[in-house]
This record gives sequence, structure tokens and C-alpha cells, in this order.
Amino acid sequence: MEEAAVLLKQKGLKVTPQRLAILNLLRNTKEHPTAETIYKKLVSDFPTMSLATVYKTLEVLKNIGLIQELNVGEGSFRYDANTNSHTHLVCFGCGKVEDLDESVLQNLIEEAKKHTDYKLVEQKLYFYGYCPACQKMLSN
Amino acid sequence: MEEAAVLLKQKGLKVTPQRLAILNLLRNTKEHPTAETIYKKLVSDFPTMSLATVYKTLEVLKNIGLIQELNVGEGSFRYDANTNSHTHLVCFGCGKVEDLDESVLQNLIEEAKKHTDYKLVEQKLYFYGYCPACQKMLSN
DNA sequence: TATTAAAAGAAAAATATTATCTTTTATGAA
DNA sequence: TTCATAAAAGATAATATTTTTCTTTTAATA
Ligand SMILES: [Mn+2]
Ligand SMILES: [Mn+2]
Ligand SMILES: [Zn+2]
Ligand SMILES: [Zn+2]
Repeated sequence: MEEAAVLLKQKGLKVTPQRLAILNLLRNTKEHPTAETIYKKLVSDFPTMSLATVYKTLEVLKNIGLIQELNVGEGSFRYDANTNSHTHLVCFGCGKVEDLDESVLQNLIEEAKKHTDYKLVEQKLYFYGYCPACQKMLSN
Repeated sequence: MEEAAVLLKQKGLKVTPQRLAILNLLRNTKEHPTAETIYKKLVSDFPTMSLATVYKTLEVLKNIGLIQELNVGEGSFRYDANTNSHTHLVCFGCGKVEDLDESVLQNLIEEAKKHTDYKLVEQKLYFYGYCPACQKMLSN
């Protein structure tokens, strides 16, 4: 049995095809999809899938630490199976959201601690700009 | 005439009591209020104020660069009359949002540029944790 | 003061998300 | 393997935030 199934069981939660499908979809994409996008991608394989189930499942997966929720400032949340605190790039041109796969963040939290008396737990860093493709379009 | 009024005129926009009131409220608070909160604070002074006007005004003020919109991951946006790209602290305990008034961000964008081929325009950095008051409550 | 385009206000609509209710199913026991 | 049952899925309604539409009011200019 895979580790996600084990974790669900440990928490007293049922292992369902929908939960595994949503998790696997997130684990196999780099596009940080929204609940709506996830639903649309799964409904062909799971014709009875409902949007409510997607939302409820995302909540569950988030709560047990298998995924994280992103908020880049759109109307809706995006989801990411990479639960590490990592930096995202958001393209103003096409709207895509990508990882910045370098540890720009590495010592940022340590640096921030010097400047506040908050007990810091985590941080979110989003960069906004234009991806290479959109830069080309703009220059034409 | 104050500078905000001048700017509105320059853009061909009318200078209205509602617009000035919303801007002044934002300029005189440190709490990064939501549209709803702004509305509630103003409705006593402006009994005819409507929530739609608050939303439309925030959109206008944002578009002309007098305020910025924050999204710390709640259901709704917050607003800030400080339009500099600065870092925010969000308390998991009481939910308040404060500025981190140190330039933790200073060279962050320069550092990030080394690691991406995006054309970077801006960034958002939010730290999450517990404010001093909430730390005390937790330790009891 | 009169004209008028823009803004305000009121209310409806649109979205995203959450809650409720019924049906189905994963799970563990017999 | 069934069977019982609590949990999850699915359908739908409700909620909350934001946007849109429409009418009335007002800021700006002549
Ligand atoms: Mn990511
Ligand atoms: Mn601020
Ligand atoms: Zn792009
Ligand atoms: Zn606090």
C-alpha cells in the first residue's frame, strides 16, 4: 500500500479512489491547478466526481499535510503537492504559476527573525512578472 | 488641493468625499482592513455609503497606484495605502496583519533574478506565525 | 445656475466555497 | 464472503465575497 494510503488510515480516514486520484493528479502536474481545474481533469475518468468532493478532498489532503494551498492573488486557491515552503513565479501575461526551484528563500526566515518579535512559522513568497514566452509576445 | 485629488483629476476621475474618505482611512490605519471593514468604519460618518462604492473605489485607487491589494490567504482581500513592496506578518492566533518594517526584501529580487528567466516585476512576501500577545496566550 | 458625464447607491448577479442531505462505499467484524 | 456501519461521495442549497446593472445623485465645467 502506498504511503498516502497508509497516512489516511493512520488518521482514521478512508482510502478512496477520488482521494488518491486527486492526490496523484497533483503529484503529476507542475501547473498548480485550482479545484475547478482538478475537477475538469478528473471528471472524464470519474464521471460521478463532484466539485464538492474535490473541495472536501483538498481540505482533507491539506489537513494531513499531503498538499499545500497557494494563493497568488486570484479569486481562487491553487494546490500543490510539494508541501515544502518554496517560491512561486506568477506570469502576468499568461497567468501560469511555476516553481522557482532555487533556494532563494534559504536564509530568509532566519534574516526575518532578526527584525520581528513574532514567532515565525512559515512564509509565502510570490514573484510576479513575465515568463519567457510572454516576454516575446510583448516585444512584437 | 491635496496630492491625491490632483492625481484623480489628472486621470480624469472625479474627486468625491467617498474616495477621499476611503483613502484617508487607509492612510491612517496600520491594520490592513478588508472592504467590509472599511465599509463598517465609514458608514457612521457616511450613512449613505454602500459596499459597492467601497469596492469600486478600492479598484480605482488601486489602478491609479494610491493603494495596494494584499492577499494573505483569507477569503477576502486586504488593502494598504503603503504601495511599496513590503513584507507582511500574519498572526495565526489573532489574524492581524502587520508590516515587517525592515528591508528583509532588499536584495531578494536581485537574488531571485539569478535563478529565473522570468522578467520580474514585483514580489509578495508574507510571513506567518504568532504575535507576541498570542505567544503569551498559547503558553498559558 | 444649468448641463452632463461620472460616481454613488441599491439591488441583482456571478463566483468560489461551504454546508446539508441522501446515497453509496470502504472497512472491519462476524 | 457477507453484513453492518460510519464515513465519504454526490447532488443541491446556502453562504460569502465581489462584480454588474440600473437608477439617482453629484462634481466639474461652462
Ligand atoms: Mn509549487
Ligand atoms: Mn503593509
Ligand atoms: Zn506567461
Ligand atoms: Zn496575534
